[in-house]
Amino acid sequence: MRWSQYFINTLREVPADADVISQKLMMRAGMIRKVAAGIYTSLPLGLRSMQKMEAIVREEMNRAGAIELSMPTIQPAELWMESHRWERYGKELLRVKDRHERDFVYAPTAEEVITDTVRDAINSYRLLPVNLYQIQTKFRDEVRPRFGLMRGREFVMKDAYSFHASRESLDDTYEKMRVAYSAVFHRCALDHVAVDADTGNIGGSASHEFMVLAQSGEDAVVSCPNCKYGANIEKATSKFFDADATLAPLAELAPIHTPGTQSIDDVGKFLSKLTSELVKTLVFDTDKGCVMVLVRGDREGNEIKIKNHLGAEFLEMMPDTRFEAATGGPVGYCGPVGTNAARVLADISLRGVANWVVGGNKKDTHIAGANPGRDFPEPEYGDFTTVFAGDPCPRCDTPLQIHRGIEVGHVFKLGTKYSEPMNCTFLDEKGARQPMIMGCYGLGIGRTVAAAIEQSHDDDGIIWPMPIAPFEVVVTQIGKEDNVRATAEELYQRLRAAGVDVLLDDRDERPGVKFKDADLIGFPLRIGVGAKSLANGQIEWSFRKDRVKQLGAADEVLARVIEEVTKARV
RNA sequence: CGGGGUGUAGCGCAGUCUGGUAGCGCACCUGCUUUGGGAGCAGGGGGUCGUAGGUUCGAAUCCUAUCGCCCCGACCA
Repeated sequence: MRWSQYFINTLREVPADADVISQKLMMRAGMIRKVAAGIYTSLPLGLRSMQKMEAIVREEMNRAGAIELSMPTIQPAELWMESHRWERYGKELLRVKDRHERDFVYAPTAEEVITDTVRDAINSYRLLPVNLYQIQTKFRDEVRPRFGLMRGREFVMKDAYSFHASRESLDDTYEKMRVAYSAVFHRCALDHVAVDADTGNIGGSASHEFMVLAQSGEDAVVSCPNCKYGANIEKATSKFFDADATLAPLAELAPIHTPGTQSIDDVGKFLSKLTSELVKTLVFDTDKGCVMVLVRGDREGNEIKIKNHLGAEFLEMMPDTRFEAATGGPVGYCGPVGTNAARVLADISLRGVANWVVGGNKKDTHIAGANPGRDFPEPEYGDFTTVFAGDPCPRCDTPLQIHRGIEVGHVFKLGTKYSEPMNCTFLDEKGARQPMIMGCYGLGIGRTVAAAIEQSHDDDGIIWPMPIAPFEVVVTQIGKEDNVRATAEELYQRLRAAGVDVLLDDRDERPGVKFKDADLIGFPLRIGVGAKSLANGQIEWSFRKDRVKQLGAADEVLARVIEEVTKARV
C-alpha cells in the first residue's frame, strides 16, 4: 500500500474527550473515530489491526475444534423471554421495535439464538459435543461508556458456545478453550493472567477471566506471588481473619451515647478504638427483603459475594428514604440488636469474636458488649468482604497482591442455565431426554487491541506487537531525488513480493512529518531511504521499540527485515 | 441514578460576566523559499455560535425549555 493513495488522517492534537492512552493514540493515529458515545468507526488502519486480531482468534478457535458461524445482531424478543433474560437483563439490553411494533433486541451476546439453533439441529448424544463460535458486533447500552474501545457500547466480540452430553465433556472443551485463549494472548505478546471470576449476568458455575495487566484496567485482580492463586477481586477470598479467636468473657450489653458519629471512623475516634475493634453494619435493599450485613469495621463489604450468598437478583445500598422503615433505626446508628431487617449476615471474620460494638438503632447511640445468640439472633456467617492487598493467600498464606487488569476474555461453564428453560435437550444412550450442558467463551476483539496499546506505547505513540500491527513495515522515502524514489519503490515491491505487509510512505512531506507519523502509528519496523545514506550505498532500518538506526546494503537490510517479520509471525 | 462541567470551522480553544453582527492555533488551498524529527513568509477558503422559543432597535453573549457530550461519585450506615 502507498501512503499517498491510502486513507490516514493523523491528528497533532489530542481529542478533548479521550481519557485513556489507547483511546488517545488510536484517535490521533487515525485508527478510530468517535461517532457517538461508545460508538466508533474503525478507520482503515484500525480495521487492519482488528482484522489481524480476528484472524489470530479464528486460527486458535479452529485449532481448538470450534466451528465458525454467524448469528444476527437483531434478535426476536421471544427467545429472550424464553430464557427470562428479557426481564432480567436490565437497561443494558437495547430493545427495539420493528414497523409492526414487534419487540427485538440488539444482541449483547447470543446464548438464546445459539441454543435455539442447536435444539433444532441436535437431538442425539451421538452428535455431541459441538462448539460453535462467531466474531460479531455486539451492543451493550452501558450506563457510562468510556475509555474508547475498552468500554464501548458497540463492540466486536468473539463468542463461542459449546454443548455437551456430560460434565466431563464440558470440562474437556473448557480446558481446550482456556489453552486457546492463552495462545491468542501469547501470540499478541500480551502480559496476561487467567483468574477465577464471578459469573455475573451470564450465569453458570465455574468461570475464568483473562486479564491483561495494565494501570488503566477497570478491574482489580488478586494474585498470589507464590502459588499461582488468582481471582477477580469480586470473587477473591483470603484467610485474613484469626480463625481460632478465643472467646473473651461476655460483657454486659451497654448502650453508649455517641453523638454525631455516623461513620465508622467517627465512632472509632469517639471511643478511642481502632475501626478493626468495631463492627460496621451495611444495609441492602434486595429482592429478598432488607438485608443487614455485619463486617469488621476496617473491612469493606463485597456486594457480589453478598448477592451470591442470598441468591438475589437485585441488590443495592438501602436508600436513605426507606432506611428507617426497613431497619427500625436511623442512618448511621443501625445494628443487629432489635432490628427489623429480614435477614442478618455476618462476615466469617466475626465468628467467635465476643462483645461487638455496633449501632444502637437509635439516634446518637451505639452499643458495646453485643453478643450474637444472646442479644440478637445468631447471624448467617459467610465470606462477605473484599480482599485487601497483603491478606494471606487462601491456599498458601503468602501475602496477596492486587493489580489492575483489563478483562479481555471470559470463559464460563454454563451448565443447563439456558438449555433447561429453552428446552434444548438430547436423547442419551438409554433413550432418556436430558438438557444439554453448555459452556460459553467470550473474547473482546477491540478491547484486546486497545489493551495491547495500553501495554505497549511511549510518549511518541503506539509500539505495536508485530502480529496485530496495521502494517508490519513502513518504508519511509526521505526526499524526492530520483534514486531515493526508485530505491524506496524497489524495496517496497520486493517486500510485497516476499509477502510482507508493507506501507510505502511516498507522500510529498518533510522528513520530520513522516518520522513523527510513523512513530505515532507505531509500525514495528521502519526502513528509511534517504539521499545521505544512499550516497554510501546504504539504507537504514530500525525497530519502533528502540528506534536505534542500523545501516546496511539494500539486500542485507531486506533479508534482515524479512527475517524479523517471519520470526514474529510464529 | 446523584453531583459538576461543557457545546463557537475537520481538531484544540478564546470571545459570554459588561449584548453592537465572530476570532486564534493546528489542519486545508495558492505562491515563493525551505527540506534527516510535526518549516518560514505572503495570500486565501471554511462557522444558521447544539436546537427551539423568548427579551431587545440589535443576541454566541441575557431568560426559558430541550438535546448531545464529558467528568466525578455510587461502601456511607
